[in-house]
Amino acid sequence: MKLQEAKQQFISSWGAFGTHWGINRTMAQIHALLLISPDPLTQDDIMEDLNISRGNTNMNIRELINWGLVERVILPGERKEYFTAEKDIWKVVKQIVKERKKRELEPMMQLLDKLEDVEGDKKDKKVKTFVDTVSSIKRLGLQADKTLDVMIKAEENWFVSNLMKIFK
Amino acid sequence: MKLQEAKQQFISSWGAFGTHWGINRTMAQIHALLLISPDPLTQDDIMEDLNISRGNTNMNIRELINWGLVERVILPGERKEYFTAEKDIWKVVKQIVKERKKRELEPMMQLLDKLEDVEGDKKDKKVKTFVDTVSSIKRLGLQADKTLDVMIKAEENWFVSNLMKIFK
DNA sequence: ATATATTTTCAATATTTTTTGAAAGTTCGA
DNA sequence: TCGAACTTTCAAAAAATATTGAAAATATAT
Repeated sequence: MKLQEAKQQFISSWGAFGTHWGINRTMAQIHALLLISPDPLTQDDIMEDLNISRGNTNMNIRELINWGLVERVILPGERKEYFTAEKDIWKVVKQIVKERKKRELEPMMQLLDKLEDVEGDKKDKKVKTFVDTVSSIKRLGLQADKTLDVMIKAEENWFVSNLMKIFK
Repeated sequence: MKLQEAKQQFISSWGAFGTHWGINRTMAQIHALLLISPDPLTQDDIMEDLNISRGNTNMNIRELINWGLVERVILPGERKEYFTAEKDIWKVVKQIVKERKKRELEPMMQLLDKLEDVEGDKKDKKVKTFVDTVSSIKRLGLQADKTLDVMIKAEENWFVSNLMKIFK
């Protein structure tokens, strides 16, 4: 397979992949493009390569920057802004985990706290099932939270060598 | 907070949560409703409770069954079908992980295998960056795959007590 | 067998999400 | 300070996704 074709496939399937994870197609595609670009790219480069509008490009680059996955680069003597993606995939994964934890897991845990002390007779089957469900989700959520914290701090090597040994 | 209100909040935020994970709102809501229902429910119960159409209810229950999260229950002497969700959250999580691994991770790995041996001069910076990116994603993917396999087999207790100790 | 209850399908519709592109805003060199 | 280069915004349009509801299919009781 030629590089050009491989590149297309990579970008397109990374985009499709993203949509299964609540990330929009374009954002994932821009990320993919930057991941495989040896040098920083401008908005115009990205627009042209992915065939998308200026506005769309701009918004999604901005969003990638918010996620901490892309950085603005100023090249000396150049007027345009350049963009580059973190290439270390382990760092990328950790960054995504960190953001999603903050954006999704933590608010969910706060809600569960409130829901756990619903009024009503604990002998009422409906109340009991509700509280049990909420509590067990909370319990698992807390574990996940702690596990992810450790993961976020870990080095890839640590993850690979130690965790893999433990996991038989 | 009264049960009724807590229930609404739980269902609605479980639905919103789902949309961040590529699951449609209704499917997640039906799942939430069944999770907190002590007894199995019929399609009509679900339609009424969530205020959604018959067709929508039917399709999403079907999808939940495909995901292995909901089961059809036949109550003796009853004409209608009843539905119930697995209540053990750890089992639920494992089931979701198992399905997503099969549906998303595995096809992605297959693609990366193909893309990794792109033609071209490895000294070409573009080719090199592409191959390096693909390879490192593949490497991490393989680790994730193995880790998830172990997790799928694990008991919650095992997960909690052992993993937590290791993770300091 | 027939009538009735129940489930399933799917074209049409509604809703949500994404994308566009032109105008407004900003930056920077001369 | 001006004007060109570049970036950002956002209302409108397009595209993607979800939902409805009525008709068709299926199952069950009599």
